[in-house]
Amino acid sequence: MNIGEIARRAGVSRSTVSYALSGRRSVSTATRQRIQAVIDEIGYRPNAAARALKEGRTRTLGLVIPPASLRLTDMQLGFVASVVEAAARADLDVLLSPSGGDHDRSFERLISGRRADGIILMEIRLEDERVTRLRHEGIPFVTIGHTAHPHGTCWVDVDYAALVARCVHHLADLGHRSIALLNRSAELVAVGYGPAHRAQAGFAEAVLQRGLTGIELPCPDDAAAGEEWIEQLRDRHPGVTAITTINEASLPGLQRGLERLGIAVPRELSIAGVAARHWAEGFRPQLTAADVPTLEMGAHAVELLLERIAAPAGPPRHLLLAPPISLRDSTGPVHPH
Amino acid sequence: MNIGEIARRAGVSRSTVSYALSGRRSVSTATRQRIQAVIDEIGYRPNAAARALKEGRTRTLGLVIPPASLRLTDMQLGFVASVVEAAARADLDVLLSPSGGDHDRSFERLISGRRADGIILMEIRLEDERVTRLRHEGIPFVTIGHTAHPHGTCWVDVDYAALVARCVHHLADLGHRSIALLNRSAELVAVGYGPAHRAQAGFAEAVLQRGLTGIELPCPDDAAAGEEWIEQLRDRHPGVTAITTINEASLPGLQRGLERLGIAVPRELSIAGVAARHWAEGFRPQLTAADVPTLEMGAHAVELLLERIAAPAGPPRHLLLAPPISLRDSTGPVHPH
DNA sequence: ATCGAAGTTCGAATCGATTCGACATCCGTC
DNA sequence: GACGGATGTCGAATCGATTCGAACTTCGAT
Repeated sequence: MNIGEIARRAGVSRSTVSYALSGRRSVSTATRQRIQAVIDEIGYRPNAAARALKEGRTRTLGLVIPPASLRLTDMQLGFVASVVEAAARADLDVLLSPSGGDHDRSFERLISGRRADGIILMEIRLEDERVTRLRHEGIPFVTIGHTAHPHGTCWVDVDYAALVARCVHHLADLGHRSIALLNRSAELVAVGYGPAHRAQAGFAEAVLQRGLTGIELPCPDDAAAGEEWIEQLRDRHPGVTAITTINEASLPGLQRGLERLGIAVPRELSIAGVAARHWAEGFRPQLTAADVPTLEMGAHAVELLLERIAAPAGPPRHLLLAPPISLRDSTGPVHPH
Repeated sequence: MNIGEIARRAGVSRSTVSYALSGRRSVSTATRQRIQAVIDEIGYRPNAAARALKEGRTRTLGLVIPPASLRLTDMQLGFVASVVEAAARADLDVLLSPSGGDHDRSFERLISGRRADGIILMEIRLEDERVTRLRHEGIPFVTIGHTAHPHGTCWVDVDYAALVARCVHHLADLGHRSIALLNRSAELVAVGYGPAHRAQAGFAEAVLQRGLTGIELPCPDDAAAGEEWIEQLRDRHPGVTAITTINEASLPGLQRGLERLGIAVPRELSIAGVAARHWAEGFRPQLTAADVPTLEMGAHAVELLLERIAAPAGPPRHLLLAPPISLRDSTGPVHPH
């Protein structure tokens, strides 16, 4: 069903149908009603491709996700869901591109095929070729996470450095003098993954400020690794009385390990972390943590992107979120042995 | 950069550029190379909208996911990721539509705006208006999960009835006489969610066949609920010696509950379920379970859909997967008290 | 030398929408 | 009753690709 068919049945020209629908020129009430009746009867909707071709915009956002081979984390999933929902609220569709790097075919299609009006990138590295590429290409984009050179781009991110530092201060206030950071995996650190780096930095600085002993130990993003991690910590650094973590996926394993080793939380070991509320509340005892507002972040990313599409030349906006730490049951004063 | 610009720079007509790219007519080697050189230089790619308009196909698949308000399960996420990846392998893009029902605006756009060549539906109910709609609209589609009237449509599904039955038989073989089914939530059962219903059916039948006592208890899809569930089971049905489950999300809570109540697995209670390998192996002790092949299912769905797009009138194909049960450590012979 | 087939290229039509300029109609005003 | 300004409608151009028919070249066979 195309616009010509509607026009024919309503006995008007195609342009009149178009104007009746868009309201960009006045159409008499009688004509408009006749057209609407025909449309309702046969269920017409403008062809998206034709409209995109003429208007030069697709009413579609591109969302670049990590390839499926790397199991998506819970947080990444949250971003996808919230971006899609926020876009739907603005009557925009979302096109997914599972791309690791710059030369992925699907990424290329998205960019050079002009399939999206704007793009949201996830899993940003400190040096990210995709960012460079998009910038050069002149396509509006927003990143969830930010690179080492954040000023020229729009992004939304969690302030891992500040949050980890706050955790350290909180623990130090409770009297802990020797604290470990349960970081994301060593691979992620190696490839320059922002959150892992910034957690490291925030940790190091806070530990220095307070004159504490700080141990940073990376850990792969899964439960089994979390279980090993706590064993190793106990063996190699028995003096540690508190840990801070940004590694959600390791939490179930961490919990199992603690139970198996008979380490009481928070009596023998305090834990303060950064995690989605869902993870923090699922931990036993419930985790004192800064709640990462996953759903809001996706919505913010869409919001910034829409602004950027409307005004591509405007100054880039950033959002660095540092949600407050929710005190739950996993932190307490040091307990002498 | 459009095809006209390429043609101008290469000194040929637009049609020649098109033929050089598609290979649908022969183009002399000299000309082809000249065109290719220009394309490489300025990085041209055909405009997706223009191509879609002319060809009548978008090279895009639509994937309808549950709205973000309902937190997506791990398995659903797996489907999304695998569908996107399988589509990318076939050089197709995926458009996401977060739609609960038939009248969602985003669903409407997908259908009547002709934004996708074919559609994959997730979270199918026994009676699903979206299926009816798509069928009526004549758009190729495949469902992950199937309705109560499965013969006319293409789908991929896990044979929950058979798998739960197998679990029951396995447990019966080990001597268990009183078995509980830890089903998905009561709400899902109420809205006619297929897996929950079919698990129920398979359970009931197997229990009947073996002359066992069977108790079906639904449980919300989260950890906290799993913990409550096992408490209630112990209180109300103390004679149960084995459980079978299809509720992955409740597993962490189930485990905590078992530990807290001091119930030893498999000595006092055997567990056999249906779960992604990732969940089964994350359980302690590792779970005897039929491993749901999430990643393959997405790939199969794309495969069926591509077939359907190529031959819309062909007979609908179905895939009912019943992966073998992996024996791990959570099942054992009944142990007399 | 001529013919036909194969190879190569071009121009024009087409897909389905939006939008501009032009024209027709209607109304109130002087 | 002529004029100007809304108001309503239409035809044609346009977006960027693909594809059909036609024309032109080349070359081997007769």
